[in-house]
Amino acid sequence: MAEEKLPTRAEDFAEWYNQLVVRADLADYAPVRGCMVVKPYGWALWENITSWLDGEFKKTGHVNAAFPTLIPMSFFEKEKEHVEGFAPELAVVTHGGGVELEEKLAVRPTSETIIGHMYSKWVKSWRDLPLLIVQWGSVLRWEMRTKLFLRTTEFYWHEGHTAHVSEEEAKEEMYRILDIYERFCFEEAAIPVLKGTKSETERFAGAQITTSIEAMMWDKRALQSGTSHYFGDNFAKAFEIQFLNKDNKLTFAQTTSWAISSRIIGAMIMVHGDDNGLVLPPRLAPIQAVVVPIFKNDAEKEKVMEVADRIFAELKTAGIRIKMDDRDNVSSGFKFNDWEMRGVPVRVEIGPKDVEKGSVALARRDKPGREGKTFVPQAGLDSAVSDLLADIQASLLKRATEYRDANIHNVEDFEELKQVVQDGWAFSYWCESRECETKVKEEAKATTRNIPFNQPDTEGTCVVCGKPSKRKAYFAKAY
RNA sequence: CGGGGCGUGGCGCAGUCCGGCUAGCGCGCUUGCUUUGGGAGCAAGAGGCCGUAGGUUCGAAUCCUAUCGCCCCGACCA
Repeated sequence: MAEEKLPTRAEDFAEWYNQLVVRADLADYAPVRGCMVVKPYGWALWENITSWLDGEFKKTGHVNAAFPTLIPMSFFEKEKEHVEGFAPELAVVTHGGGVELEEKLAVRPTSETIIGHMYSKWVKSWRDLPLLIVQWGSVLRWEMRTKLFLRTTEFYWHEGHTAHVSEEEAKEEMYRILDIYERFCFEEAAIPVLKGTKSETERFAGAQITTSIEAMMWDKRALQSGTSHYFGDNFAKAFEIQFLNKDNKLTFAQTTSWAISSRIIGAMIMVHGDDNGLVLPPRLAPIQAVVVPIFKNDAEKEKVMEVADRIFAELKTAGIRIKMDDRDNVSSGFKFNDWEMRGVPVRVEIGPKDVEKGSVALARRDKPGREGKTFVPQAGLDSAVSDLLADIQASLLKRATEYRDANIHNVEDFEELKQVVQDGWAFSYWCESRECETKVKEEAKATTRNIPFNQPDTEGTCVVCGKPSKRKAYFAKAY
């Protein structure tokens, strides 16, 4: 460790984040600009995220498949808004095998086009629908400014692509997936996201409706953490996905797509992390508890390790993801700080005194330093640790929810909105016009995040122009 | 693309303005001894054609030219 302490979040949040990602051993910078290497610890976290989501998708009838990385450039021309949205950030392959290609190939930035193309071959009858396919993989977008996990040139995600017989069914699918995303964030990541509909200008390129989940980071900026889109027949028309319905009529399919990316790891870092490092929610943490044996000499080591090994085995049997830190080249104090940096939820410390007393020290990561330490009996430790993990999970969600609610302000006045979004979110009536949205963007340097599904019963007036407005929207600075 | 910064052992930097003799420092790494309940100490080691290519010069990390790359701040975006 070149530097021992992280910058505090208050000092320099961006620098805190940059250092933390590397020092928590989640990822490293790759030799190619804007690309990252996800290290084993970061990937283990990602695997826990993906396995939960994969399980939910399968429960709701989806299947996995793989489509190619390279997409003919002409495919992007077929949907007007889609090409406008993605053309600027495409990486394009111009040569193969040493010769210039007849048709240039795009490295996929998202797969609506190639999948649309394939769906047109596969969908002929209403009996072929719904088609519910998920692809797990990575995509490439030539972003101007990058940041590990939040916005990298290549990023990992799943993209669901579905085709349906009717508008109702497709919209149902969009909302079903958004609900899965919401549950994932609340129950697994302990991030209290807000569900809603994106404004017209914030919509995905080519979508008729974009819904999103939005999360508040520690610095009160918003992070779009997942999206679920309804395309109507836009892509079906562009790629000729047609089928004969029950009335023998040729009909365009209704399609959706949706995604959560490795960016969600960035969200977890920025929502739960503290000045000592990462804080991982127990349900997703690759290591839920670490055993740190403490000893001065070989005689002590023997006694301590006997107990430590037994406890390790007990906790492992109890189904806790556990790690033994028996390194003897670093001090105990170093280990404490090291595991705090890596965000491990629970630490079990066992020293000579504990061996005598039949106790261990339990340290909970959500309360760093000595404050989160208690001494508990060795007997029944498995259930004590399980209970503590559940408690930490609940506390993280509670803390994040209180923080979110304390920093969302009901604002009715434009001047006030401009102030509020400097350090929080505004929740205001909005007429949903493009003009007012642009004015907010230019004068407040904030964007509409989404229009939540849960709305007050009353109506109001637009925070910008004062016209009567039916719905309120969240306004915030966003990543 | 606009603005700023930077390329020197694995990492972080000093040295560059004002050229000079064995290119330093911190961290990490290796070995040994002492340590270990909140980021250990001492000692001995290993490790660098100074981003790349030209040029100026008796002599270049240092000056000149070109080139490549990275990071940060903006517009864009999951």
